Amino acid sequence: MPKNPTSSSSPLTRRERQVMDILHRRGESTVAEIMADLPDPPTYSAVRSILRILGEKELIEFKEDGPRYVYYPATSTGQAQTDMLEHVVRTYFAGSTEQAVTALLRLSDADIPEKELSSLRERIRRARQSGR
Amino acid sequence: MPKNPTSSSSPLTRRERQVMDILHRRGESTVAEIMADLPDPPTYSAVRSILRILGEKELIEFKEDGPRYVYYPATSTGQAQTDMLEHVVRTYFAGSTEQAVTALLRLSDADIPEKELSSLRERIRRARQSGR
DNA sequence: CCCCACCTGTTGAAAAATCAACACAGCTGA
DNA sequence: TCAGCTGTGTTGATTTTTCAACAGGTGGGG
Repeated sequence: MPKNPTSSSSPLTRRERQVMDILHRRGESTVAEIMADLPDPPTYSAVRSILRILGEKELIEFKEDGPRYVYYPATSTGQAQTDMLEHVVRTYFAGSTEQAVTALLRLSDADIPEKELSSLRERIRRARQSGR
Repeated sequence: MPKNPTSSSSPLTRRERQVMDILHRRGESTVAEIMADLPDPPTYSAVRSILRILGEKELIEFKEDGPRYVYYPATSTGQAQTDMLEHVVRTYFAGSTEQAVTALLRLSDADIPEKELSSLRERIRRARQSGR
């Protein structure tokens, strides 16, 4: 493998990121669907320009669905999830997975007993020490 | 409140996002530190241009530290964490917090007993139903 | 004291991203 | 059939972003 498409060496531009987000969220989309989901939607041609560039960067692929193209991310969803979570943990949670889990649980409004929570945190902490 | 600075109405450009990530990761930084952390670092002047724009968008603030400025995000860390997690869950996990938590735990290599895991998932699911 | 090193403020140029126009192909229904 | 709709391929203009140069201010060390 000559190069890593999801590497940080080539960060996405504003529009490129918006389109990738749409594709990840929807799984796959036609040009018209992407256009409809974009904020301040540009013309059909403009959207296709961005898709062409994303294709050249090998971040997306497409298949033919009857008369039109259907686009989807080139990387597996699982890989994208992992990459994104790692980035978020490192950037917003000082690398602490336990803090991220805690925030996520609070976000979900789930009512987790403090006892269970601390047990969880403890296990994460231990994993970090041994593994890594 | 006339407008929301972190709203999706004004998505960040490539460099702007890189700088914001650095500030969130470091908490606060001088221009020199930011420059050192940027990939393909541009000149000192260029970095300050970006900082000026981020300031105009009210996404960052700065304080004087002796002879120089120290920049930091205008929004609280907690708010930024929440915003980011919500975005990630919606975009990469189809809105499912439980899936996100599961992926995060797997990422941490923590060894959670299946029993405890399912109990966790159940509680999140229940919270989603009732609350929201 | 005065020079040097380091910082900020401002402006405009260079590069990149974003966008739209146009040309052409295939399909569909009157 | 063939006109119209919908799609893609390609190219070049416009806008935005990114960058660097220059001017000026301040503080510390010789």
